[in-house]
Amino acid sequence: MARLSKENKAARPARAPTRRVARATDRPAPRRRTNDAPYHHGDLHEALLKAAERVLERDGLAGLTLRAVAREAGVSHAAPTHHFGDLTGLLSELAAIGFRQFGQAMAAADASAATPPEKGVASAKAYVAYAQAHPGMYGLMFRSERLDHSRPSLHEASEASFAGLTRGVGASRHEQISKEQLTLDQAAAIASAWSLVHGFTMLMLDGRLKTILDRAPEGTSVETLLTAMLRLNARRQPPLG
Amino acid sequence: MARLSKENKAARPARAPTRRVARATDRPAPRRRTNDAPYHHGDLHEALLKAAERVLERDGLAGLTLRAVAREAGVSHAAPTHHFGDLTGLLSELAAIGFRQFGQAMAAADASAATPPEKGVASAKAYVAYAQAHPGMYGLMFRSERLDHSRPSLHEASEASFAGLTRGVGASRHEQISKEQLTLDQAAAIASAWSLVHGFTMLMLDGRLKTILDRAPEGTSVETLLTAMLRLNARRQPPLG
DNA sequence: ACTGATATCTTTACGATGTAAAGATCATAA
DNA sequence: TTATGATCTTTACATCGTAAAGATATCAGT
Repeated sequence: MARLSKENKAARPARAPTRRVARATDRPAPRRRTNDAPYHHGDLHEALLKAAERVLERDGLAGLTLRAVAREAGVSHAAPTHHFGDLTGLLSELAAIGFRQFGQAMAAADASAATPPEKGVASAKAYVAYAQAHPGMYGLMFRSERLDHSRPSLHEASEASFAGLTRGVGASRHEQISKEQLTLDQAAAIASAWSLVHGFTMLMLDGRLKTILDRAPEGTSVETLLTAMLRLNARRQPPLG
Repeated sequence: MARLSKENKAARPARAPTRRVARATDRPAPRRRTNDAPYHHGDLHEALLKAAERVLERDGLAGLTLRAVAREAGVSHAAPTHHFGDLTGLLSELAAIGFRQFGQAMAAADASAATPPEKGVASAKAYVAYAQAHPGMYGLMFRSERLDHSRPSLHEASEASFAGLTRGVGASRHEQISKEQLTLDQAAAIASAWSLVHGFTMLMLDGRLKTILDRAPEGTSVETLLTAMLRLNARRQPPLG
């Protein structure tokens, strides 16, 4: 947990030795002037989130620290505090962004297929594909122990992506699923679909599937295995739940 | 990540001010004298693992630090280094213990039922129950990013518990599953069973199932949901895979 | 336009962590 | 008995999150 080249001093421009001189010049001019947006220098709030996403993709979940994000954004290590409170705040906002991306990917997959059975398979594949393309983000969303799900933005984004799941399961069961109340069977179907894809994804990201793939027929990839698994489940009843 | 009462100074006897005086007296006498076992003062190796398990159960995965374990064992914070190399080493050895406990629980569940269908259900319930009873340990085994699966003890224990899974899946498919080579269908069945229970377990431990349970009929518990889910999957084909 | 209030950002500081390195101690073997 | 080497402790350092105080720039009110 400490092997990343001495605080990355090189990343910052090494402010001139005479501190506090002509600072307003090298700062990017304020961009927006609306009322609700943060004022002062541009909007650091957005800049920090963008920086955090870069750090997450580059260094993984372990490298996603408050100070690393501050360095990436070119501000002092304590700057994020004022915008997000603490690490939990920053991670939660970033995870909310992830859930929105994720929800869009799932919606696109759903729209790409015509009938319920294919919709389910397409959604499941898109689910795994998202995690494969953004392992750090998926880990943040589902593995991190420092998320505050009571934060409005995170709660809302997470609920929205969950709503997509229930809609998909409802479609493949050919029934309307109420947003408020579920039958035990519906709840079980949702839990089943979610558990299956989430479990597969986690095992994949943790490298646990290698144990299976190594023993499978020559050339079996994660995608092959997933397809076979979905086919196996589809043979019985609505796919993906 | 820093709110645990100032290094727990009270936990240690506060060595007398005159250092290095009469130390041999307050040390427990050496216990074992065999050749292979660590000599010197008793076996700290075992003591540290026991301490680590206590810390894990008491303070969770986040509280399981090298220094906390050393404090719990009553030794200096650097003592574990010599026995486990680094944090990864200690965590990996502890995870190996977890996998062995876990494997035993699964085996017991398998033995408790008579025919394949019930064996599968019993094993799945035991799987979730183990994680529920030892959330810290399950998190260490499947969520920690600091495990070295190439360590012999961990690799062996983890493979053994995986072998139990393949055996169970083989039994419910009424076929012998080779340890070396799997058909794609067999691999898919194993992945399906594992993904389902692992995914359910992770969602449960992360509190994500609440989203479902809140909308399920009054009084639906995790166990109820799990049972319904297994029943749903059993209705189709061999249960649990 | 000027000035005070306030939000934003930086500095400094502290306790925690993992890990390396050097010093102390003690059982074993020669 | 003594030297060797494994075991354990001390000390040190870079990193982390977070709190608090100082600096700075924007905005509001006159």
